[in-house]
Amino acid sequence: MIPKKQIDTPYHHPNLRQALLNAAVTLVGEVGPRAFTLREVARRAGVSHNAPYRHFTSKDDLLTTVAIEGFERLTRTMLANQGSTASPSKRLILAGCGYVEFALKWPNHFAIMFDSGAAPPNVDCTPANAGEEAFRVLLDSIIAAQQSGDLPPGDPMPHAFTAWSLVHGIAKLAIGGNLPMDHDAILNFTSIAALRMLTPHSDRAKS
Amino acid sequence: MIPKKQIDTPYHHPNLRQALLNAAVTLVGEVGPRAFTLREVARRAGVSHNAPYRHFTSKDDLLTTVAIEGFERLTRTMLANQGSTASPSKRLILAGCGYVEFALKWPNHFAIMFDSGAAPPNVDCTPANAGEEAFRVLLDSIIAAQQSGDLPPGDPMPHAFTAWSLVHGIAKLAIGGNLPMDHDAILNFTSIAALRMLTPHSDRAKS
DNA sequence: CCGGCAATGTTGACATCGACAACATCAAGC
DNA sequence: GCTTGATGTTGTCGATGTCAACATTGCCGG
Repeated sequence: MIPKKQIDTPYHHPNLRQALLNAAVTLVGEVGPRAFTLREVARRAGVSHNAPYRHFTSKDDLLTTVAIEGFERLTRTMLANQGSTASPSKRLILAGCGYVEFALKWPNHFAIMFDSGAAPPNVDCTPANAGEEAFRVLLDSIIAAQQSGDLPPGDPMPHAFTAWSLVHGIAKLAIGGNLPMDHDAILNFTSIAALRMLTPHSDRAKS
Repeated sequence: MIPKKQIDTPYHHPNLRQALLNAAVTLVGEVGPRAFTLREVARRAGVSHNAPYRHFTSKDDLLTTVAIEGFERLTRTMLANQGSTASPSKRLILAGCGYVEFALKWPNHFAIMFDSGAAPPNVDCTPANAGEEAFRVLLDSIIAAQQSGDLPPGDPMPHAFTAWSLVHGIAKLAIGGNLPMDHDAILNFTSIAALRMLTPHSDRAKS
């Protein structure tokens, strides 16, 4: 007699950690951070409710890892949105729009990344490091814009923080339904607002 | 024999609803939205774990009420920050700084208001209405700035959304520890960024 | 070839939580 | 003075996060 045990569910999962992460990302996207449940993740991965503890020290640990993956996706989205555009100021705007677009596309994931269901309070933790990578996309664009003369020279950090604050605020408010526009209008609004930020005290050509 | 029942805890609490609200606000401030517990609120109010259900339909209902109270406090903070300042542009900046100051002072309360532990998804729900009052402080300042010539005429809403996004982004990032400045520097940064936003395409006096 | 060992997965249990139901207590009005 | 509805309590249930104890497996040295 062939053993009754299901042949497709070996006792040791080939790559449980990754399967749990995938399930967690999907679940977060479906039900949001609040309804996110460690046991449901295990269920979806087809393992017992305690198996995740062999790969993550706690629920928060899993969520932190999910957040890190989110930052990587965010970085890729911004870079992809920039494409091969040459103009530094356009690149900055495109990065900002990519930021907002990512937030609108995966609002729950975005929430975990920032309104940290679980992020540690210290600044120099791992997810923050992953976030620095995304921040650097903005910062590099700003530096390039300064070198090209699109932005006045000087410390780029204030510009970067301003730009980040603006797109982050737009993203959060839009997700919360506080900006009464549709998806496209929000992206349009983002680029206009970012463009305004680019040309503050600089020379105005006409009028 | 005198009954053992404590004389200072009458069966019917004089104003349980308010007591629960106060306890909830305090608890949220102490432990944050995630660790917030309906039973702990009841404990602090000195009632059984089910008493809150006579005044709030659910945990989310209580949190929503807490959020509404937060919006009222936010509105008062912004107005108080404006004081009796006359200059419309200064009033706008002061309102924005008040917004950020409130967020920095009660980050957990702020989180419940926006990253709604509980807020309904629809836009026209009660906490959003309470939020409109706060939004109107910004909007009124912008309209006044337009009338005084500090801001170009036209639809004030885009200006209002931009200003809101900026201060909201600053607030959220600052709370998350993503802006490497102290409290005062953040407020300073806020007013500078808001001032930049005020003078976009308008006349530049020198250079 | 095999025997043990560390890694990985499972079952069981516990405290806590949100919510529901049934019961207790009180106040107000006929 | 009794009833009735509002308000507070106790009891309970299912679900959850986490710990402990146990089971299974792949691997490595003999």
